[in-house]
Amino acid sequence: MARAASSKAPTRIQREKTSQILKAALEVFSTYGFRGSTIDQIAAEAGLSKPNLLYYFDGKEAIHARLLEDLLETWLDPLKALDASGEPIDEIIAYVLRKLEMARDFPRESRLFANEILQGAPRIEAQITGQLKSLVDEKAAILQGWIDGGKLAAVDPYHLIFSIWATTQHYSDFDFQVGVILGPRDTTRFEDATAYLTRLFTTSLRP
Amino acid sequence: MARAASSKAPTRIQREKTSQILKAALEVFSTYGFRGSTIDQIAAEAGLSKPNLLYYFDGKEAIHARLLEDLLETWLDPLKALDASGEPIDEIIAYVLRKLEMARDFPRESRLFANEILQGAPRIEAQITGQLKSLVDEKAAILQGWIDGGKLAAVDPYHLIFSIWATTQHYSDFDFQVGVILGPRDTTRFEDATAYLTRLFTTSLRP
DNA sequence: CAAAATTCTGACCAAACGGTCAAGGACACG
DNA sequence: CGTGTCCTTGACCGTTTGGTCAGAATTTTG
Repeated sequence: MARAASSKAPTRIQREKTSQILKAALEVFSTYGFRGSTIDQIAAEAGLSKPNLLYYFDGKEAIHARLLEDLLETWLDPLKALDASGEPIDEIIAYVLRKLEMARDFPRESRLFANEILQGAPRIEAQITGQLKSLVDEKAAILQGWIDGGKLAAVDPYHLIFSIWATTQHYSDFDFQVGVILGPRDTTRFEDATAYLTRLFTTSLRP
Repeated sequence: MARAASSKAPTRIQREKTSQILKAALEVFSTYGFRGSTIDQIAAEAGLSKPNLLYYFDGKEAIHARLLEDLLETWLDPLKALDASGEPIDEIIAYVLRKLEMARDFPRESRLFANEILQGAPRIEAQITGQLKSLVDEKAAILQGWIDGGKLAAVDPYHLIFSIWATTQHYSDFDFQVGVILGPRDTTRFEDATAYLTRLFTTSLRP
């Protein structure tokens, strides 16, 4: 175990350095993937020597695991906010916009996630089958309730959720491709996406 | 240069072995990404020794480059088939369905692509900025023509294309997540996706 | 301010990796 | 069926990578 990870309260230096390391690791892992990243790279990015970094974390896997752990909360929040007592289509559009904001403001987090899922989620499987699945099932039931009440078009709730994830995360995960294809138009990427996706889901979800 | 890559016509063994290697490499690269894959892994998957594999290809990069080259054609075909003289919404839906079929039938190819773009397309940049961008610009102009002619709702053509890519490729790129969340329902994944996406785009694109 | 605890570093190690090479074995063809 | 070409392999090499360790430097604390 990393020597600094004792049961005692963390010191000032421990707090500062672990946060520096996690920030650097997010940058590196999200860009190069787990196997494509090296401890030296992360240490350099964090402005530390490799042994110094390993004083705070048990190893490469431990840093990565910690990042994914911290990330999941942030990641699930927008969906958690979907409220059964709200106006169905407004609630869904609000969810789409929250996800789109996350794609804009936390692209590294999105890519870290994408990298992991793409390769079969070898280091995050438990969290997918656990928390994520439960939450999705819960919210899909709300959507189904709205459909049954005639307040929402009869679409498959799961595929609706997939399409929201896919269309919003596309702007962070495939950032490079989007940038190349939009070219000079790219200055209004997120405004245009907001307008397009709002229309896409509004029109198709009206009962 | 790989000794086998002479200017002469390839022998029977050369044809067989290179195809074996490419098949194995696609499997490995699409699962673990470029840096996450090793030559030994690919050689084992292909049933060859490492030096034997390197007799046919100049190295890891060369195999990967060859795969991406071969892939691009397949990848662009569905969009190429979008026909300016067809019925707008029918043409678009047909494109969506072709892309969905590709997600079902060539998930490895899709993931190979996704892995590459996700990490900033370090080994495929030229092809994105070249062929892909040209084709998209060309087809976006067709979509814009349809919009100007009042045959299609006034949506941003580029973002429409992004949403088609995102929603269809989601089923191959995020296969693991989709499988976990659908659970036992997963037996009808592609039928359900077909119905959902057909509705999504049909309703939102009507003028 | 001195002892104790914490933080940091250079030197080092074993394993994994991409790649080479000389030489032996298999194959095609006259 | 022999000879020249093509194919295959075990042994090997330099580099990169994840990780360790003893001890030096620094910070905290009584």
